[in-house]
Order: sequence, then C-alpha cells, then structure tokens
Amino acid sequence: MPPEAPPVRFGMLLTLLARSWRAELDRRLAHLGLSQARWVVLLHISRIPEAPTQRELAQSVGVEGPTLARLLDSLENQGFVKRLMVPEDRRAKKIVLTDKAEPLIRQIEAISSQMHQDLISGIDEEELQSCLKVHQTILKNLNRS
Amino acid sequence: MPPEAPPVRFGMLLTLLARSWRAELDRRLAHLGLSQARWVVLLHISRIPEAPTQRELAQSVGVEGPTLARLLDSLENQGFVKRLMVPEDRRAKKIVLTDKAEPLIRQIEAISSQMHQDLISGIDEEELQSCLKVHQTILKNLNRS
DNA sequence: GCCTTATGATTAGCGGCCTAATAATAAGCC
DNA sequence: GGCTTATTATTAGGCCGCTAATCATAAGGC
Repeated sequence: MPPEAPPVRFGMLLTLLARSWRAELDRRLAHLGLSQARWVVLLHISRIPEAPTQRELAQSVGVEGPTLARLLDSLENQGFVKRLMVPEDRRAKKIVLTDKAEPLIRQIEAISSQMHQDLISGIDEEELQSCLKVHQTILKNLNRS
Repeated sequence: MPPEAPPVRFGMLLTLLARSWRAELDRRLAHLGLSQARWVVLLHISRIPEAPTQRELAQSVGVEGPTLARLLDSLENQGFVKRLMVPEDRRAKKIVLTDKAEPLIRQIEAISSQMHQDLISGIDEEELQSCLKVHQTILKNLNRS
C-alpha cells in the first residue's frame, strides 16, 4: 500500500472499522441466534420506558421504517418480540419484548460490553472521549448537509 | 459498567456514522454514476503502480473477492475498467482503468476531499489525528480477535 | 506423468441498509 | 358528511457486504 495519506483515508478507515466491528460482534452473538442489527433493536426496546411504536423505535435505533420492519419480522419469528395493536390508532403497532427475550438482554449487554473492553484496550479514556466527540461533531456536520 | 453511558454507545455511534458518511458521499457522487463502493475501487486502481490482479485489488480495497467481482462487473459495464488476461497465469485477471475513467479520477478525488473538509469542520487537527490513532488501535485489536 | 492440494475468479444466496410505491387509517377542512 | 392530505406499516427492488460452493488452472509430491 502506498504510504501517502490523502484526506480520503479517514472515511475509508471509518468504513472498514465499522464493518470489522460489526463482523466481530456478529461472531460473538451468533450462538444466541442474533446479529448486531437485531441485537441493537432488542436493546433499544428494553431501554425505552413505554412500549414504542415502530415509528418511534426506528427513530431511536437510527434506521428507516422498512429496515426496522424486516428486523422485527425475524425477531418476531424467533419469538423475541411481539407487535401489539394500538386501540387509539389502528395503523400503529407497539413493540414489546417477550418473556423469552428478557433474560437475553443481560447476556447481550454482557457480550457487547466485554467486546467493547477488548477492543479499546491500549486506548486511554481521554483519547476515547475525544474520539467520541469527533464522531459526534462529524455526525452533526453530516446532518447539516 | 458506567451507569449513565453504557460502553455500547461507541459501536452504535460508529455504525451510524459510517452509514451516514457513506450516504452523503453516495449523494455527492450520484451525478457521476458512482457510489462510494465503486469509487473506492477506482481510486485504488489509480494508486497502485502496476495493474493489480483482482486478488491484490480486493486486498487493497479491503473487501472479499466476490464483493470486488460484482463491483467490477458494474464498473466494466459502465466502461470504467477492463479485465485483462494474464499470460503467465490463466486464472488471474489484471484490472486497468479505461481512458474514459482517467478524467473521472480527479473529479472524484476533488469531491471526496471537499466532503472530508466539510465534515471535519470544527475539529482541530490534533483531535482528528488522535481519533485516527484510536481507530487504528481498535482495528489492530479486532485483527487479534 | 499423475494425483492431490492450493489458488483466482465467479456464482448463488443471505443479511442489512436504502428509496419508492402501496394499503389502511387518521386528521383536517370545507 | 365527504374530500384531501398526512401518517403508519409493509412490500418490492436495488446496492453492498459476507460465506459457501464451483470451475479452471497452477503448483507440488510421488
């Protein structure tokens, strides 16, 4: 690889890193029958106090409606979530975790924080915070575009 | 686990950021008939001194063989690259840019570095470098897993 | 030379992201 | 009430990443 470092590199590294991060988490979640994408959905549901509608959940997770719909299809097939009718609005559905999913939450939180710990080893807290700040700034700039 | 900011956040932000970055670049490249994925391939070809084989190119770009093969299919259909037979190894193909692609390279480099500039506004050089270093450390940790 | 193993590219098929289009319902306005 | 517009969820279809399997060729051991 040529050692010259054009500004382009930041985006490439970011993309590669996100892909690798996802792949590793997928690997660690596989034995639970989960993937990163489905796991994130479960985690968000568990953290929202009131059962959210799909619209609200998609917003919280940060994906579009159709993407969430298909993730919920598989999670529902796996028996981890249920779609509940909303009496006041017959278009909407509220999403809740099933009893089967509840014990999973602790496991997946443990797995993901273990992985986080593994991956940030050798990075000091200050650097990490600064990196987070950079990420947030870029995201803010992106939302302005 | 810190009670208020679970470590999970870093991965989620990373994922969201990479997706948003890609989406914005796709938007800016659309009028050239390109996407981020295909653009990166062109850029790598143009930077490798000798025409690379697909294997080498895939390595350089950081994707698997089949992923590259399909990107090359579309780039070839668009007339931006050609696959050349290699006399010494009849399994392999070397990838070269066409004359049509050459003038594009400057444009796409300009677009991507403009975007880079737009997105890092408000971040000072030191923070950015530190962030890059964090990314590289995490990637190194990932490759050890 | 011949057989086994390794390698380069492709195909098939899946996951996860998107946008556009659709269907059902709700809300707002005469 | 009845029409128009907005909103919720879904379906359809595309892109881009992956792994597994396939095909042709190369390389190595005998």
